[in-house]
Amino acid sequence: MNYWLLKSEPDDFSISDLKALGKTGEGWNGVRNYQARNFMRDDMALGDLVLFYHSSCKAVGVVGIAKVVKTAYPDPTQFDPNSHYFDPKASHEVPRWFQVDIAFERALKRVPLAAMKANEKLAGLLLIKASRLSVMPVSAEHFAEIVAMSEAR
DNA sequence: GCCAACGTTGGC
DNA sequence: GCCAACGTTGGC
Repeated sequence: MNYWLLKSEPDDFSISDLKALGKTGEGWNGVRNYQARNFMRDDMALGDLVLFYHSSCKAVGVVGIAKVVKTAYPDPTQFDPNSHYFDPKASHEVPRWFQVDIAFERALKRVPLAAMKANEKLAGLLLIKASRLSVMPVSAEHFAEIVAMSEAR
């Protein structure tokens, strides 16, 4: 079992939106960063747990837990000329971008970014170290610590 | 809305 | 293959 953190702008797609989709979940399309893609394509497995993070908003932080319900497959938006995520260099034969499906697992009391930054047990967390990455692995220890922080709030 | 950080692109 | 220019992310 691996643990992950995914960022989403709540104005665009929030934890409530994910909850509303139920067990089917959502295809995590639109990732256009190679490091993030590689994590999804090569390392994400069925049942992996995901910290759901709200970025670029007033209340940034971890707000829930999701689960990987489908492993990597080509992101269809790369083939759609009308999509914001269209990539003319991608083809069906050689897709460039991949996505997984995730589904709502449970909500958490929000753990703010500032609290995570202040927690020395979370030193080395990629969210802090590699702040521009939108899909990243989280160690089991860090995952448990963030959930504990939520429950202590 | 500003700006720092940093990934990507393209000329050479 | 280097690196400057550029575009994007994302916190504040």
